[in-house]
Amino acid sequence: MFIEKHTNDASLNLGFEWNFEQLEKEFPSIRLTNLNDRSFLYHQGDKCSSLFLIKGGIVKLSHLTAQGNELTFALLSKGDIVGCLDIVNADHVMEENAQALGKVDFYRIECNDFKQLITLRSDLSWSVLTSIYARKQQIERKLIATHTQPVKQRVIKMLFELAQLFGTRCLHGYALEIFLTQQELADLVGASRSVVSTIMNNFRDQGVLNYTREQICINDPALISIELSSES
Amino acid sequence: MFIEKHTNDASLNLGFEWNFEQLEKEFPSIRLTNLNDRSFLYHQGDKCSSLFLIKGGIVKLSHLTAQGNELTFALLSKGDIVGCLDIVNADHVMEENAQALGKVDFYRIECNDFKQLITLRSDLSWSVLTSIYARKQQIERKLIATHTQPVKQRVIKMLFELAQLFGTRCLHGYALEIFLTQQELADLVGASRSVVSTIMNNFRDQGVLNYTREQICINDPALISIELSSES
DNA sequence: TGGAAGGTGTTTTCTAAATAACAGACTTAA
DNA sequence: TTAAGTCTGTTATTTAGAAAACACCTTCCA
Repeated sequence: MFIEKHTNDASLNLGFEWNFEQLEKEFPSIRLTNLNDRSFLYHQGDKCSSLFLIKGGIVKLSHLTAQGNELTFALLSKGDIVGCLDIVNADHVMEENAQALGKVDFYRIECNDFKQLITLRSDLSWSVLTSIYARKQQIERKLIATHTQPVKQRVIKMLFELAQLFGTRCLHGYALEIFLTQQELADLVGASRSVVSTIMNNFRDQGVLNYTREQICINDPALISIELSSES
Repeated sequence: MFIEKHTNDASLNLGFEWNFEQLEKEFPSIRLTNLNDRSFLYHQGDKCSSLFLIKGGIVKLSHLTAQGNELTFALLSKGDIVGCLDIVNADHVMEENAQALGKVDFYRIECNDFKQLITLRSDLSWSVLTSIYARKQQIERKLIATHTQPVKQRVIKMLFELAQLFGTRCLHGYALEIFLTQQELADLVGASRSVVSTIMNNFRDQGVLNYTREQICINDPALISIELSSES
């Protein structure tokens, strides 16, 4: 209930569930594949003409800058689409990395075929459209956040988002079912590792969260009170 | 030719042109409307269930932050879509302003009707999808830019983009056919007005551009040489 | 069993750019 | 024709956070 307050993203996508079984029947050419933790669906710089529909697991979408910093756009999950939507240019160069966090199942579809699929199944086209649109909105919010909020608040926000996506109830609140190094958390909020580290330690000292190198555990009521106080 | 080098956005959208005449015939319920300079299609905070298809002119999409700063996401033009894509929630609150820069012609369509349209005309659905996707990519690039490039370079980049969108050849290079105050330019690159002002003056001193309060005029070969030197 | 490699915690230094503040220029409309 | 409002140019001050640099602690292997 507390968490719901922060459920502002991807809301358009709610209510739609891909029917994977039906999809497999209707389009047997579409092959199900899977990858292990930290494997890449594709790398930045790769030429790629495929599109990937996530069936299960988490995919990190990130960009490596010339200066060697990584910037994470989004963590995608079931029903999301990544890859190439360009049917015009045959060797389209990817601008970002798509990496599995944990095990990931996905369908790989040639972009052309996907266009066919969309055209045939106009019911799908609308949900794909709204899903992409929701992601556009989410990145716009991220852009706003980096321009208006200090790192500390962005970290809080991100923790809520993560709790929502991967949280399971534990004694204190939510435990994140995902491995994230501090570096990855920093990439996710667009900040340097060292400041994120000290911020996390402050939070720990204040008792709003606890973590080991394997897991983060959030005491959400306490975190909310922090958020509210730092908003003013 | 020089300019083409910087044509990295909306490339997916190229090659598709809306056939507005046909659209009007097929869907007579869709009404053509127009607005004058600086009028709003909708305001941030408005409840809105319509979607707007731009027939001509330029629409600025921007967000006003709590601190009172404006941040511009994009300048949209012919064929672009703005507004609400949420058919689930009847009173969807807009997160941004959509404002006409100069005269704008557009079609206003109820979101539900648009869904129908997309479903009926599956050829359209693909181009709408790629157009939205291209915008997502563009904002991702913007996010990267704010994290990696100093204001000066972002200004250069923006000038090129503007030249591409609104430039007409003049004796020195490109003249922008658009009124933009320094504040608006600053909003576009996500920086404060004062630094943009001094940067623009530096450029003027170096002879790479000239401007009055009405118009900006870019000497593109000179600007490119600046860009290259500041990249290193 | 020891050392390499990867992750963490902390501090110190440094800088880009926000903020603030003001003066001049131009535009408008009373 | 003055006053008010808007835009521009510039400078001085302040600050968030990047960068760099370490020491420490795990884990994982040869």
